[in-house]
Amino acid sequence: MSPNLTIGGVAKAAGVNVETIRYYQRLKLLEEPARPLGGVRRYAEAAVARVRFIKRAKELGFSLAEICRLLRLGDPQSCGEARALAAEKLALVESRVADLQRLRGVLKDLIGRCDKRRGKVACPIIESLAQQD
Amino acid sequence: MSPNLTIGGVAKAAGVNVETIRYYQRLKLLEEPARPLGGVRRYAEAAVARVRFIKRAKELGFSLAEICRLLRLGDPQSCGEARALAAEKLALVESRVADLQRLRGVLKDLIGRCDKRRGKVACPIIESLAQQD
DNA sequence: CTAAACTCCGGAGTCGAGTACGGAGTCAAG
DNA sequence: CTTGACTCCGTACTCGACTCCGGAGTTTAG
Repeated sequence: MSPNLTIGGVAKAAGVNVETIRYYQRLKLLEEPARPLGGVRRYAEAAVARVRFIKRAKELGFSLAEICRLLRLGDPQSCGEARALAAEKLALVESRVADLQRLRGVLKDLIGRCDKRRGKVACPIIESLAQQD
Repeated sequence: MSPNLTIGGVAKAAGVNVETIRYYQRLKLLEEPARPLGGVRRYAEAAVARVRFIKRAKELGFSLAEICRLLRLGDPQSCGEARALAAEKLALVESRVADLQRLRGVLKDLIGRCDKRRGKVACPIIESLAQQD
């Protein structure tokens, strides 16, 4: 299974636009296979995996710039710095989880109390999130 | 403590730019107090809370458009639709938490295994996120 | 009373993340 | 060997979320 996908195949498999692939290549998030003199580039399955990774990381709130750094963790040579970066990301992810869980609690609460409140109390979501810087 | 803050005071208290406040007003995320003929608008503390709410919700990955809907949950009159929206958001938040926790596990794992891998295995982050669409 | 700091306002500019376009080349089925 | 789908490439456009600008008016410290 050597490189046999065209850019369109990769795009379809990963669920993104062809232009998005090309855009990621420009940003060096994805390497672009050499083009056989006046031919068409072929991609390996790994490209699909990489695009999917980018997609998921994006959904989790990482910017393309951050994803770029994240992807470098995969380069065997950069193991030194990798550990620190991973730790940094871990902290970020943990705080994000905590935030979301707080919001989750508030939402559940709101649903439960929805009928009770008679237009006089402020929205609990607003109250809960507005406080503490 | 009736409205006594200027737009700059609100901005500073909420930790955003003055222009951001004005921008939110244009988008109706924030109501703009009436301007006393040729004077300067004054804001209540509630405006600060609201801006902080927007800020936090944004950090949690909600777009301004979503936040706009979220904020309407606070309007006493819209309780009917509110419940459904809250439930919808809850589902979204729960799946986001699950995703982040998966990533969290992978990051922890990576940190633990960082020394072991000798440049031959692919990055576990990439492997873990690339699979299952 | 004046100068500095701030507000008001509309519109333009920026940045990130794509998406669209259009002309030229390439590939694969009939 | 043609036709239709796809690729290549650069440039331009879009959209969300701001941020900056500049001229006018307003408020406040000294």
